[in-house]
Amino acid sequence: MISIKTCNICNSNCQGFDGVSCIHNIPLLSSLNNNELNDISQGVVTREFKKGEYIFKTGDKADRLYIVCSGKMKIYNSFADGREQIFYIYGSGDFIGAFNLLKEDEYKYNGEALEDTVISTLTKSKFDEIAIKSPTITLKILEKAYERIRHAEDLVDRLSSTNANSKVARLLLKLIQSFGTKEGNSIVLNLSINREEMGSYAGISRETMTRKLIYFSELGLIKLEGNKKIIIKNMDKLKELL
Amino acid sequence: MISIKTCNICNSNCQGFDGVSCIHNIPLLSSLNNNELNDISQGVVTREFKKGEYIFKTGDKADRLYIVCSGKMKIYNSFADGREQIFYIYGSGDFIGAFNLLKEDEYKYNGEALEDTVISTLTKSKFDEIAIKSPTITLKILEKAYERIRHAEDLVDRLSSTNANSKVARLLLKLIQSFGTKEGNSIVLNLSINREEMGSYAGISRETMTRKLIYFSELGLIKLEGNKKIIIKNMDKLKELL
DNA sequence: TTAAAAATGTGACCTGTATCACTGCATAAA
DNA sequence: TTTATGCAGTGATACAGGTCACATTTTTAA
Repeated sequence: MISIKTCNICNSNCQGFDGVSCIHNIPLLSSLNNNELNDISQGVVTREFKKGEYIFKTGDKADRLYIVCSGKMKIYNSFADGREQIFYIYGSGDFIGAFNLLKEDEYKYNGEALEDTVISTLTKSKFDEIAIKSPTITLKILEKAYERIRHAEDLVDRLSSTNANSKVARLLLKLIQSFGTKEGNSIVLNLSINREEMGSYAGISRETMTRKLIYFSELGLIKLEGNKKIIIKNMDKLKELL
Repeated sequence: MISIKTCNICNSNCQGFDGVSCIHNIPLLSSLNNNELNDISQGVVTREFKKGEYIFKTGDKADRLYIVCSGKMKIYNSFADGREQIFYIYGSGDFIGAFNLLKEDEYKYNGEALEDTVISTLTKSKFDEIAIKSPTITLKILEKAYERIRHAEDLVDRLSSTNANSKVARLLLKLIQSFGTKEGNSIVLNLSINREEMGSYAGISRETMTRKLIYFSELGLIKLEGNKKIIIKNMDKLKELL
């Protein structure tokens, strides 16, 4: 289901969606002047992707830049045997495809909505052209590139851990860092991924993830509330498992 | 053993080492004008690190930028149990520590010379100051950041492979891509790492690496010549193992 | 509200690879 | 040359976690 609407916040031709993704609200582009914004907005398309819908697939030509306006998506690799390896989970403000300025490339992994997600896409050639002339944007992209390197290295840390306990502990800490919220004394994780996906983000099977989470909650490190909520009870002991 | 000499190529105060690392020869800095080069050269120290010598360690303050002039080094993480995970192998022209422009940080992993290696270091604050004003340098850094993301993602691909065969095949292809040379019809790998390090770059043990390499050579995919040379006999079949 | 589908939990089993312990080889030092 | 030291090869063994099969619970759709 594709839904393209004219933005109802600004009065320019920004191709926003329900106001959420008006390009004047995209942090990456906030330093541009009106001329540049107008120029870019010609190539902007904003739409909602339903949970489970592909945003792009491995091998797709990377000629569009994706900016997450709301919701969450995962970037992952599919194996022949059906397994998958999640690389990144992106939320509001994150963008994909801006690091290869002026370089042709294709997406190496799949992008898929984890929940109903609004995404703006812009023509990469147009974006590149403007970005390369704007030191502010270049620096912002570099800043994000650095974050992404760190993120990928974190994933390597997780995958190279000796045992499943350590992988799960590392995953939880990563998720806390990215999506954790404070509720009173404790830290709460409201997950948008299921056990299978947690496993594939940590490099273990669904079953092992289930067992380890139960084990952690028996140890009093966490408390499981339903399938989509984890309350962290003992951060220090969790860190000891690394 | 520290050896600092004045560059014998250029006549400026560039702090080069045996001429090899004269900062006028560093690709990253090639777009700077003479004023900027002179400015940066104040903070340049070039020295040789002997094989096995640490260049930096986990936790070291990242207040210097490292540029490899000649030789090879590895970036790796040490585990409590003595195992290590290699992240990157860098050679001539590669640099470390330039991605976090104007941001304080510390090195997350160890850097160690794989062979006798000449390295120039420059004061990061001075470099940042100049780099951030030079769009050409910023773009060069971004380009390298993109490579590094790809590199880290490659490593994830390797580590997330199902079985050891696939890990070894991926490692070989990676090494070919980075360091492979053509000799006649076949592609040759002159390694600067031992079996243990190959294992730690692929996410398997030394023994498994040994066994798999022998297995591959029995299959006729490769030919082992001593411990530091591998000749690729059948690239296509190697790729099939992914 | 009910039916169907998807996600999770759980026991039993199996297997690939880590680990250990040792031998042989090659390179460097004495 | 001989001796020492580190690296590589190899067989035996153990076990963590993958895989399978099915029960149970939760979510979604009808």
